Amino acid sequence: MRYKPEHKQATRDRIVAAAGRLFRRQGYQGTGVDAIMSEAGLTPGGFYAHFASKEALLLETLSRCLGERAASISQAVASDDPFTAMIQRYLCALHRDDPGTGCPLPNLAAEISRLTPGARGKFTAALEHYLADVQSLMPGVSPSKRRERAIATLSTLMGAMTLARAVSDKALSEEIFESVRHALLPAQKARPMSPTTARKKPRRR
Amino acid sequence: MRYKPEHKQATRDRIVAAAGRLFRRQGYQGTGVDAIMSEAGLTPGGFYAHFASKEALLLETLSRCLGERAASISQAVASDDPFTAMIQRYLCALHRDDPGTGCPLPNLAAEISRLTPGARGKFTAALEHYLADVQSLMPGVSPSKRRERAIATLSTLMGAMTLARAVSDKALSEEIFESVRHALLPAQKARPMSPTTARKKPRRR
DNA sequence: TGTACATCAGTGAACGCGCGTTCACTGATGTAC
DNA sequence: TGTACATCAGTGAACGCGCGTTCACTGATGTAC
Repeated sequence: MRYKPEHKQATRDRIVAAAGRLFRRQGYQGTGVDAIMSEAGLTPGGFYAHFASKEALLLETLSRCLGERAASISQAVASDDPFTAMIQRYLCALHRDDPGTGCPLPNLAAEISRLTPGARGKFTAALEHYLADVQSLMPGVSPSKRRERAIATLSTLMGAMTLARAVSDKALSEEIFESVRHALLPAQKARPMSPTTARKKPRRR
Repeated sequence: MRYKPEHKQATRDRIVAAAGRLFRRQGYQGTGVDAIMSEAGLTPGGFYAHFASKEALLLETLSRCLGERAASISQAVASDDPFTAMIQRYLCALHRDDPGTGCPLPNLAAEISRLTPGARGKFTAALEHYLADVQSLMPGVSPSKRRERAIATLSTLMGAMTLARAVSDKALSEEIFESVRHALLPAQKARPMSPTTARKKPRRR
C-alpha cells in the first residue's frame, strides 16, 4: 500500500464538503459533477472511484448536512432560550444570502420528492435524526406534543426561507421573516437580531 | 389573414396549461421544452413563435397558476369557515399526490430563487396577488395582522407540503399534515377530512 | 359560387453545448530488498 | 541507507444523450377576384 489509509477518505470528505456547498446553492440538477470536483480541487474523472453516482453523493451530502445542523442545534440547548435562539438564527439575512452553508431543506427538498422511493428513504432517515434534535429543544410537556411542534416549526421555517429567497424585494423578504417570528414566538421575543447582536454572537460552524 | 385571431391564442393557452402540469410535477429544470410541446399535442419547433424563452414561459405559467389559486380561494370565502377549509384542502393526500394541479410553490419556489432579479420580480408580483387573496379570508381584526398571518400560514403550508412529498414514509407524511393542522387550527377543527367528506365536497377546478 | 393565392401557425431536422459516466493512462507513494 | 518496484488515487479525453434554440419548409386557412 503506498498511500496512507486516511488519504482517500480525506479526498472523499473534500468532495462531500464541496457538494454540500454547491447543491445547497444551486440545487441538485443545477450542479454538475464537473463543478463539484473542480470545487474540491480535483478533475472530473476521479469521481466514480469515490461514489457510485451523482445521486449517491447527494444522499451522503444530505445526511451530513442534516447531521451537522442537528449537532449545532444540540449544542444550542446550552443557551437559556434555545427555541428562540434557533428561530432567530434560521430566519436571518445571513442564512438567506448564504445558502451554501445552513439548512439544506429549502433548496433541495423539492428535488428529493422526485427521486426514487429508496433514495427518499435515506433522506427520511436523516430527516428523522434532525427532527429528533429539534424536538429536544422544543418547549412543551409531552414528547408527542414536542414532536408535533418540531415538525410544524421546521415546516414553517423552511417554507419561509424558500419564499424569502424567491422574492426579489428585500422588504418583502424581511416581512416574511418578521411575520413568521410573530407566528412562532411570543411577542416580546420576536424582535429581529440587530446587526450588532449578530456580530457579538457569530454563527458557529 | 387566414386564421381566426383566437386560433393562436388558444394554442398558446394549451402550451401554458401543459407547462403548468409538467413544471409543477417535475420542476423547471426537470421539464424540457420538447416535453411541454408534446404534452400540448405539438412539435417542439413551434415553441418560439409563442414565447421568447423557456424562462418566459415559466413566469407566465406561475402567474397563471397563482392567479387560478387566488381565484379559487376568493370563491371559498363563501364557505362558513374559509380559513379552515383552505387549510384542510391544502394539507391533503390528493394535493400531495397530484402536484400537477394545485399550489406551484412547493415544487418551484426553490428554483425561482436561482433566476435573475427581473424574473423573480415578476414572480413576486404574482405572489403578492395571491397573498392579498389569502389575506382576505384570514380571521383577525387589523389588515396588517391578517397579512402577517397570511404570510406565515402560506410559508407553513408550502413547507409542510414540500416535506410531505419528500419523505418516503406515508405515515410520516400524514403526521406532518396532522402536526401542521394542530399548529394552525383550533383543536376541534384540526380533524383531517375523512374520505367520505372529501367525496361529498370535491375539489373545484 | 368557385378558384387562385398570400399568409403564417406549426413541422421536423439540425445546431452547439453541457451533462453523467467510462476508461486507458500517469505518476506519487510506501514497501521490499 | 538507497533503489527498484507494485499499487492505486487521480488525470484528462472521450462516449452517447438530451437540452434550449434556430430555421428552411409545408400546408391549412380566409380572402380577393
